[in-house]
Amino acid sequence: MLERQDGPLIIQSDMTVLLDCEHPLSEEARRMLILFAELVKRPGNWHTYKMSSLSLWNAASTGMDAATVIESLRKYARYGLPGVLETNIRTLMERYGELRLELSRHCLVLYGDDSLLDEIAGHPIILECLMERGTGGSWEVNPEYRGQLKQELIRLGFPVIDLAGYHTGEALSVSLRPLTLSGRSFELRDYQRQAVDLFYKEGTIQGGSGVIVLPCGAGKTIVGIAALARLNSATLILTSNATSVQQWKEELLDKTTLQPAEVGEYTGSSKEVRPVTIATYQILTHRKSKKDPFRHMRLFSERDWGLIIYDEVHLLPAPVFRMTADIQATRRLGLTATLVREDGCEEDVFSLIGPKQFELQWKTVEAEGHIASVKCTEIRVPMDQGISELYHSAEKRSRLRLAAENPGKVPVVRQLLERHEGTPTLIIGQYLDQLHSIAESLEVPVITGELPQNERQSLYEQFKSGDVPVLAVSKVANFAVDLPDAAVAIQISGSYGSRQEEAQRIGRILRPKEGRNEAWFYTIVTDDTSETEYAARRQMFLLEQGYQYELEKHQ
DNA sequence: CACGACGAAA
DNA sequence: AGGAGTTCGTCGTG
Repeated sequence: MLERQDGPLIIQSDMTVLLDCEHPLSEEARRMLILFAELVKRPGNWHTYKMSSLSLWNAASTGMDAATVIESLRKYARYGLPGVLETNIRTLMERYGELRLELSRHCLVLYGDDSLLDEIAGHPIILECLMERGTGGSWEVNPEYRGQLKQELIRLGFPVIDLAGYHTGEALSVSLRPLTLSGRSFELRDYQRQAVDLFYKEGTIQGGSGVIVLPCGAGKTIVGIAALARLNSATLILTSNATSVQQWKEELLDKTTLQPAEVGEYTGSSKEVRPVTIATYQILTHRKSKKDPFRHMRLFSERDWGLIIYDEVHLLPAPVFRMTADIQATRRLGLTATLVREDGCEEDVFSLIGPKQFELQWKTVEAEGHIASVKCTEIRVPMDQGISELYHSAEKRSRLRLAAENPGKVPVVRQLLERHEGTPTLIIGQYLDQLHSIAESLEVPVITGELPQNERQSLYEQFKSGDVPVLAVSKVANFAVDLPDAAVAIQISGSYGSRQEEAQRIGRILRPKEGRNEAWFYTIVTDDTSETEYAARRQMFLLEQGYQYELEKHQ
């Protein structure tokens, strides 16, 4: 069974794959692996990837088949492939496509082998969505349950390809401007055009719903705008916060022929419903108290939308999924920098928004120079003498906080500031006490939630102009779209193991730089404490994207 | 009416 | 599990 002795991958029958990072072919193997597997652990130089049904189906949806997966694994395997695993991959991947939803004489019909239809109909919850059984492997579906059916089937392990099509929606004439309002020439980048092409091909039934994955700074908004301009229909754009609503609006007016009167903001302060309407997830899910109805969900039916754009689809809240299940005949475009959610609703994204249509690796965009090249370093510092005793006698819960707020981090930050003097730098932390004390000893201004908007704005300005070279920021930095770009980020603490947060924070320094296009990300953690474990989890997403963290130990 | 402050929600 | 932040709607004030 030993076919080859020198590959970087050890492939195990439980669908996990170990990648030897020391191996000369490890980078090549990693690039192949992430097309259909996810990074789950990274102890030292062995990274553990796992293939799941969802990661395999997402691969299948972008056109990959089981034979290709198996072939690529075999190519890099150290000890060959366990037979069970091959069968597993085949079985799972072949499921993608076994069930199809199609429109047949104005009826929604589920097609599949009769035996398979028998099997799924054994589940009462599925049976509820079905109507009349047809002949030759077909079963009529209650169109109201198009979403629920897909959602439940994927939970049972059966992905459905939805070819039932979409309604066109209210027509709206829009096109992209070759010259923006601000006078710059504007053209889609190749990958942006490619993404839109995959999302919507005129005259075909395929596409029209799905997710496009692009790194921060790679122009997700532009892809959304281009999709809108391609479809030429009324569009609802849902996004994560108020600043982002404004940004979408500015971009739409700047880069398309849409007039101000055609673009509406639906937020707390204004409730405009226009041919293109931009709303926050928050307003959709707002209610006075639990048990009250969601009063703003009717926005979904307020107009005949031909397209709904879900910006930052990894943040989409559960009630919006429920609503989305009911509008499966409307085209849906999800945009995100990561398919990873911290709440495990990836399956719902797949079944209700749609499968992944396009993904661009961060490293690829970096190689093309559209984002800065980031050097990541994890710095381990020992526990400060003063609090060491406190730490050891503390409850498990407060330990993490003590480790995170370790005063021993301060001199390290000071060193880093000296090393990068003259480069715009952000110090990012999770605890207000820690931020205030560190900012005080380094004589650096701090931005937290309690600082009024206008004062934030003025600090942003000074930071942008270079008058203030270093800024300490709290969680406000995670979503503040208007925070200027920096070249160095120093993370002194973060929230538990949030992979998303780490990605967001690195996103802060990704904008292309003059000259060598370099940026630096430092994360400072206290050695020999649980903080190192959380740090490891946080780094997972970026490791998956091909970033490497250098480890630096301080005594 | 425009605003700022406040509590609730997720 | 927990800390920080945002947003919405309401209510009071000028």
